[in-house]
Amino acid sequence: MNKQLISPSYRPLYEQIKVLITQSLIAGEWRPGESIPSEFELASRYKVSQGTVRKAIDSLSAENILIRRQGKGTFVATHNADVIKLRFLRLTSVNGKKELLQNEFISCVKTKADAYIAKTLQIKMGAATIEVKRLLTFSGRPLIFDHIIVPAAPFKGLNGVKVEEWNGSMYRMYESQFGIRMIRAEERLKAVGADAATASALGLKEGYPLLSVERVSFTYGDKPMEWRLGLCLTDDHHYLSELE
Amino acid sequence: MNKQLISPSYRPLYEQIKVLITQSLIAGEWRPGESIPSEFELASRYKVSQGTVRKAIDSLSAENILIRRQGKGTFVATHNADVIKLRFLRLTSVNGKKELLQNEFISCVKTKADAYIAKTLQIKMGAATIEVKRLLTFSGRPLIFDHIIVPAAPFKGLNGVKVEEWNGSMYRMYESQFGIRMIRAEERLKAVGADAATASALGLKEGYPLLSVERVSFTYGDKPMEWRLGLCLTDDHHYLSELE
DNA sequence: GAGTGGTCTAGACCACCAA
DNA sequence: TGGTGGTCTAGACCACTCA
Repeated sequence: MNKQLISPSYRPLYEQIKVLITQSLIAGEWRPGESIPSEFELASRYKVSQGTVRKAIDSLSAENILIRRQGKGTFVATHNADVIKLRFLRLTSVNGKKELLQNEFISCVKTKADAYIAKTLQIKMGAATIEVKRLLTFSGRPLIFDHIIVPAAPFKGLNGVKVEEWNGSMYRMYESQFGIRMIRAEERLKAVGADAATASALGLKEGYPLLSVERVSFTYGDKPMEWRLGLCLTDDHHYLSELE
Repeated sequence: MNKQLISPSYRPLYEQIKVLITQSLIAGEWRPGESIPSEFELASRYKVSQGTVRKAIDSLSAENILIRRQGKGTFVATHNADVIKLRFLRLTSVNGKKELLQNEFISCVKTKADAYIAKTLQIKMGAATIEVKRLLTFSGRPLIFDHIIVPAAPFKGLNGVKVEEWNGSMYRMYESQFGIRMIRAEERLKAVGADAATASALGLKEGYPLLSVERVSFTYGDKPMEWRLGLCLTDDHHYLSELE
């Protein structure tokens, strides 16, 4: 039986199921950390075979949006459960030691999007944004100076949130306080010399080589929701990238 | 029917098929760029269903070891076919312009593995190695100073090869001249200040911030076969990393 | 033991490609 | 038109988890 609607562009059934599941995730029908219905339940809901649902879930699971656990169920991915490592943090100690990560909040102000931020976050130029600056400390040593910009609208009330309480993970906080889940990010790396402000924040001389990490994070539907520039001291740390 | 041999550790059939296919790749039964037999042919060869072969190929395809082309067949991945971009090169121009990449060969000498290289390449300390240094030029501007070390044994005769002829791609050359295919790599990134030799090669002042990219490349069976340190000028370029 | 995801099969049909 | 990979189904059985 062909369940395909007549349409000029062919789309596999399992991709359509994937979209339906994603929509339920956006709508908040299943919350982060919770389990979604079993494959057979979803199959009967969408009137397809279990194998087709399976393929849709496989794909979402490969994108780290869902997590499968044999014998238990399929769960909505969350930044909360990552006990040991922050999901998007690729910076690790050269000697592999475990480290205590701390967050020193510097400022949080309302601003307006300039041309670049507007384009990057797909908002209007001049739209309200919130800018956060903070210092990340690894085992007592300040290593990353972060500059974060998010659109103000979906993050109303961010000013009042105590970022410290979230153990340095903005994503955990976004998820819990605003229901916004980041599922993907792009990072662009360069080597730069420390500017005056960063140098003093990290206790370095101006011009000292730093790893500049520009990150754009995306929520469901590939919508950009956060811009971030991290300047990292990499004398005893490195950024790990796996190529396939 | 259960085709599983009685054994303490359970391994899915499709993983065993994957190993068999990989062994044929190592043995050179199918060469890079060539097509492998159809799913049904492999299924009958290994006495499993087409779906099981399919799952094994899916997995190899996800690892970029095989390439599927609907209507044509499944092909052995190669570094030769990547016309536009080098498979492991993540460095691109900030403005997105296409660039002409050139390779300036500096030196190629026989050396012996020190403790670190021995450990990294899983060879004995003091074992013969070959060290290559070269300069990579983007649109006429020297941007990367590469230091490459490979074990001498599998690369016998590398000294005589004219690296220039391979358009800057060592991997293309390894594949064609030595039958060694890199399928995966790990990169560790830092920001460093240019040392004297690198500064003069790239036309910079000493201490100028450079992106240090340390790469270990692996061939089949996760065997490390090349160590590489690239020092990159990233004023007009960035390294792209996608996080999921 | 009941329920979940994971594997494996067999067969039907579809989309794409080349001759 | 025939061959290839791609999708979809239905059903059987296995491995894991938890009560």
